[in-house]
Amino acid sequence: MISCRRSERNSVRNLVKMSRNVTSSNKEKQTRKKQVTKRMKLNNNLNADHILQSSCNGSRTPTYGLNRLNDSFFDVPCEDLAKRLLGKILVRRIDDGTVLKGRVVETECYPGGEDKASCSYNGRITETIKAVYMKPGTAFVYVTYGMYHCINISSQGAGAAVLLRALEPLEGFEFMQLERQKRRKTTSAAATKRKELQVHDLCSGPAKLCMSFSITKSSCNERDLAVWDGMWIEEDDSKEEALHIVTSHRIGIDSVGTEWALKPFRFYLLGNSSVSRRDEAREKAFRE
DNA sequence: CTAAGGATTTGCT
DNA sequence: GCAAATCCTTAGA
Repeated sequence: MISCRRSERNSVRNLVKMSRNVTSSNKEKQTRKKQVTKRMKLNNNLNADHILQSSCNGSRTPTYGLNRLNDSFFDVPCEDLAKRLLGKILVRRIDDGTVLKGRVVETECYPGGEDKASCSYNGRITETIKAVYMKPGTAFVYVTYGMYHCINISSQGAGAAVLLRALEPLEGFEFMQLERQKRRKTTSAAATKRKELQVHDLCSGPAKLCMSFSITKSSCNERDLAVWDGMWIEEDDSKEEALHIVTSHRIGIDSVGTEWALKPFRFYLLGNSSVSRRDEAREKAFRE
């Protein structure tokens, strides 16, 4: 008898629970629907020409980075920008005064338009990606896999940009090391065995370099690298030797199909240990 | 060394 | 509801 009553009570309880769940999930659905329509309205109003024009206004003289590369450096087709960025120095100035430097050693170009791997494929424009339509030299930072950031630099051409894939750290190793440790997984077994990262592992990937350089969507997206005091690109005056550039295919975009995944849109400096992924075949062909 | 699986949020179809 | 421009750890060769 008792158990019967108890089970009755439980089933009632479950029903209440369920109905609560149903109503709350309906509410959630409605809110989500509203958010989606709102977002779509915003996105529908976006226009490439307008975004470009309005992002060209408001230029000013930077206080920091007086040796920085200016507008004309960025205002070239994305394939050219991807190549000319190699060997240049990315400088980041954190608000507390910390300065980080790294030589660009690996890039990828995302021209937009026909390219299925580009977020701006087929002229798509949304609030989150509108930085790629902004003035050449604008930083486009987005969240990937729910937990990492990647940084692109807008180039000439609507929706075209260059992804920074790897840097060779030059200055600020300790800061980078700390930023990387923050994000590392903390299972107790691994934590005890944990070692300091090698310098060449600090920025050897698009999300790694964003962690090391403290680059996030909120801090860096839509910033103009030609004038912003937080980040810029400089010429590297220390090296006079010619750069050996290896051309390969882009990484992590297999799902778009072989035609676009195999395009020779990734460029890196031969023999640099900070490169995220080497292409042995292309390197061999390069030497011959 | 390579391979596999988990983490985890966002925005679109 | 699902895919995503990645990284980290663990397991096994």
